[in-house]
Amino acid sequence: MYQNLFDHIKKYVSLTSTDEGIIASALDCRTLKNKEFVLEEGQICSANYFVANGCLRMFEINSNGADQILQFGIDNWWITDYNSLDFQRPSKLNIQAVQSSTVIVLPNKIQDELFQKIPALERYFRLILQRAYSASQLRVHYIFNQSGEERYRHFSSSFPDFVQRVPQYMLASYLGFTPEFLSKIRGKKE
Amino acid sequence: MYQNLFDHIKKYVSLTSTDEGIIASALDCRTLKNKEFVLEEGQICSANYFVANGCLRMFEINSNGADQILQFGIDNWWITDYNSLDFQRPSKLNIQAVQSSTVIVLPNKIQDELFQKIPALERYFRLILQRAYSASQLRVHYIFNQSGEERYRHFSSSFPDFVQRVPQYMLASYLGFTPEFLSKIRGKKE
DNA sequence: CGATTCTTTGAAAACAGTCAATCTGTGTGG
DNA sequence: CCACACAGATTGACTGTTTTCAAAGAATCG
Repeated sequence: MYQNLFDHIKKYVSLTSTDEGIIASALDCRTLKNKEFVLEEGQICSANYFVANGCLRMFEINSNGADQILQFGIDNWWITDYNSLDFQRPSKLNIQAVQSSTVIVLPNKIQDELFQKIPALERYFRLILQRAYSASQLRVHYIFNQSGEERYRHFSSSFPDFVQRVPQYMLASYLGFTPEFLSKIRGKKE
Repeated sequence: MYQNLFDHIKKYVSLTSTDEGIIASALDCRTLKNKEFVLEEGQICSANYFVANGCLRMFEINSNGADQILQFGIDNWWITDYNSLDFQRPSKLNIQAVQSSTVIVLPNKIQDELFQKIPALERYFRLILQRAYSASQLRVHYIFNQSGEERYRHFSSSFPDFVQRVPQYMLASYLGFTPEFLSKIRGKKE
C-alpha cells in the first residue's frame, strides 16, 4: 500500500518495521480523478501529499486570470503549500491532479506527533527539503540563463516521457511563456 | 557571541542552556572582509553559514561570463550550496561577502552528530528549510508574473534599506536583468 | 590624485507577448 | 454512427519589453 513511500524514505534514513506500522497508521491514501483538487485557493492547507503515482500540478491564478504553474508533483515527490501550512493562512495556490493519480496524505496535525515518535522521519523531511530547495534554486538558474526556447528544449530532452503526459499549455505555463510561443518553437524544427 | 543565532533558533524550537553549550562548541565564527569568499566554484562545500551580520551573495558565472546572483544572505539567514553539500560534489556556485560580514560556520562533518545529540536542532533546520523553499517558489512567482520594472519597484519598496546596501549591478543580476536596464528604470521616474 | 569600478545614455536588434482567426482532435449525446 | 461542441494547438501580423553594444560620465578606494 505505502510501499512506494517506504522505499523512498529508506533511501534517506532507516526504518524499523515498527516504525513503518506507526507511520502507516498516520497516513491516508487517496485516489484522484483528473482535474480533482487537493487544495484550492482560499483554503488553509492541512496536509503534505506524496504522489505515489500519476501527476499533480501546483498553480496560481495570476492577475490576467491565467494559470501559472509553480510546480509539478510526479512520482515520489511531496507537494504542498508550506506557506499556508506553516502559518495556517489561506492559500493563494491550487493543487490539482493532471491525470488520475494516487496520493498519500500526511495530515499536518499528526505530523509533529509522528516526528516525536520517529525522529528519523523528521530527518528524512529535512533531507528532501534540502533537495527541493536546491532544485527550486536550480530552476531560477535556468529561467535566468536560458531563453524560452532553450528552456523548452532542455526540459523536453531531460524529461521526454513527462512532456508527453501533460498538455502543452501546462508545459508552457511551467516554463514561463505562452502556449502560442511554445507552438512556434515546436513549429520551427522537429 | 552566538546570541543572534540562538535567538533565531529559539523562535522555532526551545533549547536548554546545556544545548546551547553543545552547539556553541560545534560552531565556528568567521569575520569576512568585503569580497572575501566562503565558497568558490569547483570546491566541495563543507559547511552551512549563518549570516550574523553583513551580507553575502551566492552566484554563478553564466555562459556569457557574467555573474548571476541566485540568493543574497542577509542577517539571520543561512546560506550554503546544498547540492554540493548533500552529494559532496564540486560546487558550481560561489558564496562571497558583499560587505564586511560575520558568519557562524556549522561544518558539515559535525552537523549529523549535533542533530543526534539535539533533535530540536534538526527540527529547526527542517522548519527554516520549509520557509526557504517556499520563499524560493515565491521568487519564481514574481519572476513570471511581473515585468522587470515591476519586480524592481516591488523589491525596492519591500527592502528599501537593503537596496541601498548593495551595488546596483548586483541588484540587477538578482532580479534577472541587465544593469543598463535597471539604470533606465531608475532614470524614468524617481 | 589616479585607476579602477560602477552607472548612465542612446540606437538598433532580438525575444516573447497579444490578439484574432483557423485548424485539429476527442468525446458525448442524439 | 454521425454531428456537434469544446478544449487544445497552430499561424500570422503587430506591439512591447528587454538586450546588446559602445561610449561617456560619476563614484570610490588606495
